[in-house]
Amino acid sequence: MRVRLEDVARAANVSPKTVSRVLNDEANVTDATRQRVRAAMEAMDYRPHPSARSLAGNRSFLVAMLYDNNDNPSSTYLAEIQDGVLEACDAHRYSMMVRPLRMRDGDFIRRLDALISDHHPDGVVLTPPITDYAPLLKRLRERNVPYASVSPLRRGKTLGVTMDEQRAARAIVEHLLGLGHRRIAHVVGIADHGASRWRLAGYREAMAAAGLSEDPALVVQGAFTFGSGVEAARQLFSLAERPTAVFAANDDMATGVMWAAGEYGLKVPHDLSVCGFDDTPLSRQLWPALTTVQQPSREMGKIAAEQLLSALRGHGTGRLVQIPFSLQIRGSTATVP
Amino acid sequence: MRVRLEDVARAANVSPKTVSRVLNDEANVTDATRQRVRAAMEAMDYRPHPSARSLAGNRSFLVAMLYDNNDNPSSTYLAEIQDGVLEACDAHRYSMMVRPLRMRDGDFIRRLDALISDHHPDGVVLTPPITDYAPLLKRLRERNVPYASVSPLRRGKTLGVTMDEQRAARAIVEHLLGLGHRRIAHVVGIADHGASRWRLAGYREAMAAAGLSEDPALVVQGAFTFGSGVEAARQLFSLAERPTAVFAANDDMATGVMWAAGEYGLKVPHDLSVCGFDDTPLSRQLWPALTTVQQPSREMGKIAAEQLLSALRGHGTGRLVQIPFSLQIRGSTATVP
DNA sequence: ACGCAAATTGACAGCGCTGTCATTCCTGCC
DNA sequence: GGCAGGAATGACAGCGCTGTCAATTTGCGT
Repeated sequence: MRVRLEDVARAANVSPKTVSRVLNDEANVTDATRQRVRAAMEAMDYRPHPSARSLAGNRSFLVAMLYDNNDNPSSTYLAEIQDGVLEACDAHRYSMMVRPLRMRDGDFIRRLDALISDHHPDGVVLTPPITDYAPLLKRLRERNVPYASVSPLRRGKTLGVTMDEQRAARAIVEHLLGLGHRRIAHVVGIADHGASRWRLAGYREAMAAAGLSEDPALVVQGAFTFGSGVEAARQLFSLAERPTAVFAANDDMATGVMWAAGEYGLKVPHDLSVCGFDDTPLSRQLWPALTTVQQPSREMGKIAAEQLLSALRGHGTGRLVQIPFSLQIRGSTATVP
Repeated sequence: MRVRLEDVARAANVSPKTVSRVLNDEANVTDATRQRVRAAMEAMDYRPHPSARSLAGNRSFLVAMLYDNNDNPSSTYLAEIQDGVLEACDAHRYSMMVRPLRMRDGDFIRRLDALISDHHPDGVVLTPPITDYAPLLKRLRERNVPYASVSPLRRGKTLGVTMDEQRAARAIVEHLLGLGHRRIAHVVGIADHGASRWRLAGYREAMAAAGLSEDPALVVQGAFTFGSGVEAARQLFSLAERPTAVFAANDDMATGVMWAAGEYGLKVPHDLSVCGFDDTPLSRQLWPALTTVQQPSREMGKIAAEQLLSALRGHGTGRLVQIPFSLQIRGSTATVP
């Protein structure tokens, strides 16, 4: 039969309430007692019953991860974040549930309400691009559900994690400038994603700092997909004056650019330098391997969840952590032809 | 305040137990009563408290989806299955949790035990490649946890869903044969995955049926990744007598083959026909678009979960559903040069 | 109309834990 | 040494639901 808290209490010769206190790391238990109880738990391999805890304590020990699988910034990215969030939840003995929620659907808020009413998550983790969807944030606040975000657009007092994407984008464009490139194109991501804005801003900043005025023909709209990268590149390669380097706002599009380069008989990096953003596994598998910005998605998911949890447990309050990026200079970029 | 079952009971003028019966679709409630209770639930927007149900009823309304994120058959694939499983769980008002579990790790079983003891899932959904890991299945049976599998290797009395991958592979190779190809190469997936075996078997079957004896040089090992496709293709293209068509065991590797074709100056499909398997989003974005086999992963996840749930609820017992495949003939295959 | 079995409904305890508040045990200090 | 005041511990009810079993109603044959 199942070992219950009461059994542990009897074994440790204390009241059930004291075992509960130890279980929940509450104050006012002497070290000696705490040790004794811990030992008993250990010895009996005690596992608290989550439903009982949740029913009695009016908390669910549940974190929900929300994502938009429609405007999907690549399933690899989400899968990595999910792994990170899960790792953090596990470590704190919370459980996690995932929740696709389509921002464009009319019943977004209704579904959110259903999630909250049905499962009572203690908190939620928001992933791009729904980190800044105002009606969502409003409802979460109204219903008093704490949240943490991965790469939120607005950096107010939100909890979560960010990377300085603009500075990273600037750095990678400066890398291209350093190789002598001047006609550097940029393939932009989906318009209203923060990622697209920051990366574009970083591109512009670097170009301006180098004293280059922006050529609108060199800034092409993409949609974060391989296919959109191919199309953007075809557009660029048809230009009278072709770029010598392309900075795509993510690796998938950069891969598309490299693909299109093949179609046009352009050798990368000899005739064309290409770089991306994200450092997806794909980027290392290409040949030549892609110069890109490493974005540690898994780590970011983990940190966001940790900030949320630390806010939930009242240990400190959680904050917006900024994590460093690193440039991955690989074979796809070289000096200007 | 929260609406409880008791409140509904009062509104419908019945006992709480009767409301409970309606909630759980139990027998022995007159239609009139059932209607009345349903109406009251609806009117009050009643949401049963999962923890209370679970505590009193000794079931968790929880399905765990297990996957191996180490030997990962592409995150897109898993993400789609996950979406399907989630959809089915939602429809039946079950909740779902995801659980990465590394088959190669020594503490696989320990982690599985922890999952079961900590969360008491009512059932689990197994995804490749851990659908046939014997110690796992053994432990699940020992601990009396029902499971359903997506594409299990062994088709005994397992619940779940499969596709006739061998026949699909055979069909796609026959498509190539029909185009006049005779030197058809195959890039194999990770050795012990069922998917690799079936697709290889289908390839062999088709070749044999066409009266072609196997040329070992045309069967190259890959690992389901883009990069492994590139390498396999390079190997094939260096052959004295090159293949005129390549069937890769999945789309990622097929994309790698197309990439390598570019390196070798081979135009697809004019100089080389390429086809894959899975019909990932990528396959439609390529140019030319990839001829492949449509594998409806999302649907498969959904069906597997439905079989599990129907077994759990005793409505029928659940079975191993075989779903049809369909060939997606697109631009990457053409008549032999 | 009456009796009986089957169908329907309800009363009540209790799932395993935590919140509240009462009780006991310390400490330090006059 | 005695006492105030805080720290540690415990008693007990109850979170919202379902299992068990008893009570009531219904349908049906005579």
